[in-house]
Amino acid sequence: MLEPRQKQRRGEKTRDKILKMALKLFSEKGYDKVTVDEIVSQTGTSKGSFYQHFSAKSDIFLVRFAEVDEYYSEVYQSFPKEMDATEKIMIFIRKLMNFLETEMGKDLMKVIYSSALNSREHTYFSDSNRSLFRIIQLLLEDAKEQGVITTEHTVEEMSTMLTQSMMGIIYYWGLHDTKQSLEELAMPLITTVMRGMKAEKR
Amino acid sequence: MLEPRQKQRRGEKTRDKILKMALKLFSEKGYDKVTVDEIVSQTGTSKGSFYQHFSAKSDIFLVRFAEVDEYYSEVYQSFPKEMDATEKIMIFIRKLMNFLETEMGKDLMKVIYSSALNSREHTYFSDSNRSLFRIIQLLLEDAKEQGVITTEHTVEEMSTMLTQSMMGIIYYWGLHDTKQSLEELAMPLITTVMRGMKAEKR
DNA sequence: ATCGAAACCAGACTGTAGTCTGATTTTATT
DNA sequence: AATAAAATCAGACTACAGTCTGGTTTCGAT
Repeated sequence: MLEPRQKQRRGEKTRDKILKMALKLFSEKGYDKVTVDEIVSQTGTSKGSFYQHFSAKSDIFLVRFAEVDEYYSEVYQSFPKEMDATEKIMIFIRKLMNFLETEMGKDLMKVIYSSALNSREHTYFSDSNRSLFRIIQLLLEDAKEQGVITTEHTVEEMSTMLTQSMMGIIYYWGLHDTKQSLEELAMPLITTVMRGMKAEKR
Repeated sequence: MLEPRQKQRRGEKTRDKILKMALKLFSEKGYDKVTVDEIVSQTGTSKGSFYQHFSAKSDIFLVRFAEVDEYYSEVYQSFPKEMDATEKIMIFIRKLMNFLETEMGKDLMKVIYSSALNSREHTYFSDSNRSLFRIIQLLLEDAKEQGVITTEHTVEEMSTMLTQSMMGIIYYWGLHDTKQSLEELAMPLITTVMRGMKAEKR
């Protein structure tokens, strides 16, 4: 029997052990060089436990990816109210790209992007995108009010465009072994899209 | 012994049988409901044959995807020389999107996009993208000569942007169960990017 | 026609993610 | 405290992509 105060449920503890070990092994050997069997044997647990707490091997990354959400709102809230809305958007995306590259890493992003296409289970990525989508919408509403972008498209449409752009940038980055940082890879397209949204009807 | 004239190598025949059956089964039951075992048993061949001719299950789709390349140049060559370059680009992308949706299908595109992230073997997709990249470059050179786009970015950069955009659009489409066609999904972003490239420095 | 090399093929085997069953532990209810 | 329900866990088992070994057929050169 564990001490009652401060005690963690048995399950939580196991989940934690598995999660930590998995991330450690992934970072040491790379995602697909690590097997679930290895993870559970290293933690002295079992497959049963693993799949009790995670619905797939890639789920581990999904959990880690959850931090991105917090980061979104953190950055969002850090903007002074009166700041130029276009600039907010640019900075927001810039920081996001930077965060994804340095905190998440390419390996993780590839797994997420790949498994999102395969499983119906992985709603997390979609959810996360939804919340990204929402923040971008807020920023765009702002921009619209400030009158810095054209009203030719709806906010929803523009938000879709930016989401598509970001996905494309990240996907492209995942595909290529370039020395360019994700942020560098992103800026040309993002500025171009923003400019395109700003320009008047021709 | 087969008739000498018109005869097909034994291997070619087997490859063909496998390919046709695989595509048939994929379209009937969906890619991941079909196993390689099923394909080979239905064709009276074997795993050995399958992997003699294809390096992975997803290779089947890669073969099919090869048609896209032909389509690229076909469309490209169909443009009258004097046509407005921007318009050429728009039409090119439009047709491409349409082709991918109707001739390739979402299931196929998802498999391709997903496996491109996983395997080092699948150079085909990258090659194909390279050739797409090249055509877009040609179109952009054209546009630059005609003076309809800004020279702020290099052709290579702009080509990267368009590639990223298209990838993002397709990826987004693969992720969502929308009733919108791929072409509809693509147009807002593509026009915006093109406009952004056209606009003068602010 | 012969022979060696290369292409082709069969099917047993391997690796690994994910499932299933049933036991054990924890928690909530009375 | 007794007990029912739920959560947790172990590990054997399944499913399936991909590998390997070795045999067979075809082809090109002599």
